[in-house]
Amino acid sequence: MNKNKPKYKQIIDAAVVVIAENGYHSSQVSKIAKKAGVADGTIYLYFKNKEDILVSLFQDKMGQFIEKIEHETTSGQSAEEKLLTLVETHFEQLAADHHLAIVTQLELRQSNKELRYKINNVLKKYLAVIDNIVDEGIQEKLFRNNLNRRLVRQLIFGMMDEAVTNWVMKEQKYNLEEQAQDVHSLIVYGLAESSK
Amino acid sequence: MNKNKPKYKQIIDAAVVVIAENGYHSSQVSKIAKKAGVADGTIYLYFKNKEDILVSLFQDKMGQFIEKIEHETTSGQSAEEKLLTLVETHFEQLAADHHLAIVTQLELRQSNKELRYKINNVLKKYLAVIDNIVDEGIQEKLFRNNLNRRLVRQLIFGMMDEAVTNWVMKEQKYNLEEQAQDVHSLIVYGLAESSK
Amino acid sequence: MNKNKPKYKQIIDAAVVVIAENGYHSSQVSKIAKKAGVADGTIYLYFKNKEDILVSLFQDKMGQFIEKIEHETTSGQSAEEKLLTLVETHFEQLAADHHLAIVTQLELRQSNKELRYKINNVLKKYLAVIDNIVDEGIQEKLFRNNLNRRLVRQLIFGMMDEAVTNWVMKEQKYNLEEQAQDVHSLIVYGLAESSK
Amino acid sequence: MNKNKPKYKQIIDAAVVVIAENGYHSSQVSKIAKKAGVADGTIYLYFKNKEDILVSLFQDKMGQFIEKIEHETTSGQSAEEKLLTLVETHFEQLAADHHLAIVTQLELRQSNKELRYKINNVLKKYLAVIDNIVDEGIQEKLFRNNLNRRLVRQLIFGMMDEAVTNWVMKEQKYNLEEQAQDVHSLIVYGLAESSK
DNA sequence: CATGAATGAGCATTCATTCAT
DNA sequence: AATGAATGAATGCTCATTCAT
Repeated sequence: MNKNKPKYKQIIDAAVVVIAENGYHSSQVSKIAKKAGVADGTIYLYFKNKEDILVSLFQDKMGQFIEKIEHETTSGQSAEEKLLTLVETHFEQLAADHHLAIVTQLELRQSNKELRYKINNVLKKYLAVIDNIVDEGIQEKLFRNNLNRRLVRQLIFGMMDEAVTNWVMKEQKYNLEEQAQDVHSLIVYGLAESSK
Repeated sequence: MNKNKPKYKQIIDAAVVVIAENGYHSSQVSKIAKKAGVADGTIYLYFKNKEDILVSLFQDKMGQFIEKIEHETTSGQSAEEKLLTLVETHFEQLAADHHLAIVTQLELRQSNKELRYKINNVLKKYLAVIDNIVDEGIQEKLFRNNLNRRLVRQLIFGMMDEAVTNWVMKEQKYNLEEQAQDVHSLIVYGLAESSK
Repeated sequence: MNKNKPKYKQIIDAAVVVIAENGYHSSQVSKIAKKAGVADGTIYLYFKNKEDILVSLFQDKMGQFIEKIEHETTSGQSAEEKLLTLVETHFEQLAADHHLAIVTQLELRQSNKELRYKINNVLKKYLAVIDNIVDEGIQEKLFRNNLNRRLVRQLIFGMMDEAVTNWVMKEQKYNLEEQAQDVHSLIVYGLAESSK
Repeated sequence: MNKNKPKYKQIIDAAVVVIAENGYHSSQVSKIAKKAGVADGTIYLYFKNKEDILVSLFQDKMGQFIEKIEHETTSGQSAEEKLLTLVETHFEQLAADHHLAIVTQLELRQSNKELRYKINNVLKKYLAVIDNIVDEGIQEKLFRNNLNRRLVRQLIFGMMDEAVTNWVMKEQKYNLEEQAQDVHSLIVYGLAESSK
């Protein structure tokens, strides 16, 4: 579809705000259209259906999210440093956009199973980034070489995700970014070669 | 309501199966009633409304789940051993009831925010169990004493939860229980005193 | 049915109160049963169905109502005096039982057409009483002899009924019985021989 | 709402017919929609809910009804003549639209108390018209000047209303308009100065 | 491209009535 | 006679999607 036309972005951005403010189940297409300043029918010139708005929203926002993290973690750091950067950037980005945080951590999970599979596909790219860093850590003999990498990357993601979800459910009342250090420690020590 | 009448359990059990097989949004009350072998109206003698079936289902099943884990982790083990038991029991119970696993990991999360808060309340008891074990580990000088316990228990839960969700989304095609060891290692090393 | 058993009256009286306090559409059989202190099923030992409670209620209460009026108007009065007694007794009885007034003037009229026909049958007896007085008035040469008696009795009933309904809808905030004189005057002058 | 769009009238007119033919409680929204030749959902573009169809129907039809009567009674007649015109026009209009007569005299009264209050508000305008004529009659020394005008206008309305209701309940088998004279006589003599 | 009026499938819940005890 | 748990039919309303303009 016309992913670069201005209305495409207008609709995506309207959707984030509407969903964050009204919740997933009260975010009718007509409400999103109104917020975006277009007619209901116009939505369907840019998106196949309502679910497509959500998938596109996630791909768009998460695409930028992951790109940013990829970019931040490509410098000449050690795997340990990269991991810290990863966690920090993850937290930083969601802390910077409260609406987006609500949508990704709470509202979008209320979508149906099918949509969640599509969302999971988007996340694969992120898991790959994590995987690479873990791999580097193993090469650097920083991490144990008998790790179940497939599992490890999930666990790392699970920790960060749970930390962010909690912060959102606690209405973002504490500082999320301050927790990056502790999460990082648990991961690094948890994977470390020296352990044992 | 009449939580000990046989029909109460019949309906809860029917709901688990129907939701697991049809997905949350295709699980009409009439479908649950039919599976339970009662009339539609009978549902409302035992539950306030449809959402109440879900809340009750979660409280009921998770209540047993947590009780089992509490029971398994109260013997005279070290904190390290208890943690292994915790992860193993967590995985074991969900692996043993595929329907329940689908419901808790995927379908129940599609419910609205309000319900999710109620679900979170049930989970608090589980987080307390984890917390106690972490505390013991600190007492035993097994774990660092400068841990952010509130965060740590979330991270531990997040790891297990993500591992199970992945297993469910991969259609339970691999053995979940075999991952308990690796998850346990990551946690124990991650929290360990000797690290550093 | 068992019209003289105490439970019959219990249920009728409970129905009047429940309907007056909750309105016709919020007066479920179970609510009436509870107020009457009997089980839901017991209602059906004394009444064919819910509509039968209402018809019986009306027959019962209106029976007494009409009897009282018949009794009050049989003394050796002139037709004019009898008419005053009629209006006064009509207003008096409804003013004396606020619950009944609400039920007959507002709530029972929300019933379906079929029930209203049955109610109308009960009223025929009342119309006959009015008719007799009008007839006497004509005999006494007090009223014109070319009156359409069928119509006149309806109009008299219509006036009283409207006066009471208004009083009920104004939440019975003024004194209904004081209006009897004025209503009586309008009727008597309206029917009078001397007019013309 | 869009009160001048053709579909608004279509739906109102369909509602009158459907309600008259099926009764209030058997007049499902879908039945009205079908008769009006629109989709069920279209109803809700023009009316807030089912009750709003009824209120609007009454306001619409009674608005015209009252306007017609106001118009007919503004010529240079005496109060006595105006009263006759009023009664005649009242009967004439309802006799001319049997469906509407059934709806206003029987079906609409089955609605809940709340709706009846709204209906009563519409009738206030009609009562004011009656009131003005009575007042004129008093000025003209045709009627007694000690009349309780508030009550009198109710009684006049009560008579006409009861006459029409009876005619409807007798399945409109006799000629309603012929009764106008008699009703008029009763009113005029009833209020007359010469009486007494 | 854009509009927005119109569509119509889909479903939780109530409550009068029954009947085994 | 009395109970009250169980029944199951019946319906107003929402909202994603379409399509004539």
